[in-house]
Amino acid sequence: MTEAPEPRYLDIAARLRQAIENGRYHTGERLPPEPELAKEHGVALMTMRKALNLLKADGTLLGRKGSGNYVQSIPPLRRRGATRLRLTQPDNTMTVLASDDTRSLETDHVTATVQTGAPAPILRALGLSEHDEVLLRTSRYRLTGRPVKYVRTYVPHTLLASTSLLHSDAGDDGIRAALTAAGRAPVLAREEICCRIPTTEECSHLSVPPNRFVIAAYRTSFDADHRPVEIEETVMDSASYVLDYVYEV
Amino acid sequence: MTEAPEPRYLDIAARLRQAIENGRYHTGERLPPEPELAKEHGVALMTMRKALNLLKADGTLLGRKGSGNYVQSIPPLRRRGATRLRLTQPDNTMTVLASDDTRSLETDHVTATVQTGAPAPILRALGLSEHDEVLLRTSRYRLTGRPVKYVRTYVPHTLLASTSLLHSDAGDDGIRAALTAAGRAPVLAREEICCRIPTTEECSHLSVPPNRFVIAAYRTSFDADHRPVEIEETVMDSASYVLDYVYEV
DNA sequence: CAGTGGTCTAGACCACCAA
DNA sequence: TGGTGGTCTAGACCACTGC
Repeated sequence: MTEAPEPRYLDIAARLRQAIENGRYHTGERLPPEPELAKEHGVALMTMRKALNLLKADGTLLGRKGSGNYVQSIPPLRRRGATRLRLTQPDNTMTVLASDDTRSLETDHVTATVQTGAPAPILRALGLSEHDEVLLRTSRYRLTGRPVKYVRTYVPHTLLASTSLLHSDAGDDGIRAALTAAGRAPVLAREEICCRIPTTEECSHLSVPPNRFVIAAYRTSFDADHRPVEIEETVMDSASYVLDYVYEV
Repeated sequence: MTEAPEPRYLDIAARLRQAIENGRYHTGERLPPEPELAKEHGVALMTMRKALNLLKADGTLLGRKGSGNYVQSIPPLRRRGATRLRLTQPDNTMTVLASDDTRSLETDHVTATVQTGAPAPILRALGLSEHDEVLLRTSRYRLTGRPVKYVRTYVPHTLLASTSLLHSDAGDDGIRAALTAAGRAPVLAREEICCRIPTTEECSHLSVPPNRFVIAAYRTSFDADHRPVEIEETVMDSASYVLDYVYEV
């Protein structure tokens, strides 16, 4: 019978998380300097930092270089799929996970181009070949300055001739309107979700530490003939988002 | 114009990931010992380990103490919500994310008890108070030995008097059958998804490293009168699962 | 300018694995 | 029994913050 000896840094991380939940450290407050914390827990600095890195991974702490470690408390946004049933749903207020719907996002970094290439899985799912042209629209969204979401939308160029509808002011509904005008209105969608380590590019775009996971959602829209017309890739900060789907069983 | 000086360990992690994708290291193969890798990349051992820890977080590598680091390649399982539309969906084969549906899960660690307490968010979402009794069914699922999913199902005790239907052989359909027999068949469901750091308990139950995120899905089922009748909490290894939802727009 | 976090180093000990 | 990964230590340098 060997006892399971929990590593010090996991124990300390749990204690710290507890201390924050118990209100020993309040939201926005700065933690004591790392050497001091290390001493307090009777451990070396490197071990202390390993514990702190876990809390920075899930957004409990925010480390500011040269300044300190701050308690962060971000109620996540709620991203709703399956909007058709939203109104028939009984208790939109009674949820398991907490979230905040009242805040609204700011949009920046919107681009729209016509490319002759896209990631292989995207092309396959759109039924395109390697040399087909796609319309690519990228945009980033912020919440009170902090970037939380990065969106890439792919549409076969044969479906949408002009990029004029994709620019910033046309917004997210621009593509759907254009597809509808082209007689290819989306009527069905599939979303595939995975949770993974961010690329270095995503780290800087979303300003998340490299050990924080991101949520990647791929929404493929189909027209009435069940042909794919659009793929929207959304990469979210996992600390800032909760996903929500309503469906009939 | 300050250049963005990428930390060594991120660069090395990216190089290693590239080397694995390029087939320099094959699936199941053991990597060179860590001191050797450190020397090869001209870096200290601790820095090398920081890079390796990133690849172990997302399941690219599996570290076996006393043995070595092994390249892992696990095609994720696909967890489908919104099953009602599954058949009307056009291209079940054309997906953006890769997955493997052919494998089937093994069940173990099934328990069923009547408790007089549950996590506060669960009780709230079920419309119960702190002292109400709930029926709790827990089960764990393995894929070729490796645990991938941990499920807790909560039902108000007033809805289901007996635990007999909850045991292993009754399976997942036992609860639904019992609810249907009680005239409270679920007709609508909401799933809330979040992605977070695992608890130490979840680390051991799912045998994931503490820096690997887990996917937590909370499915609340409602009867025809839109009353909540059941909450199923599923905690998944984020490296082993892809979520999939189909809905009309 | 002093204080802070982010990174990196060069060791060490232990538990575990395989031969 | 020798090699391996997991953890821990006690330093160091740098970039950045805020005064």
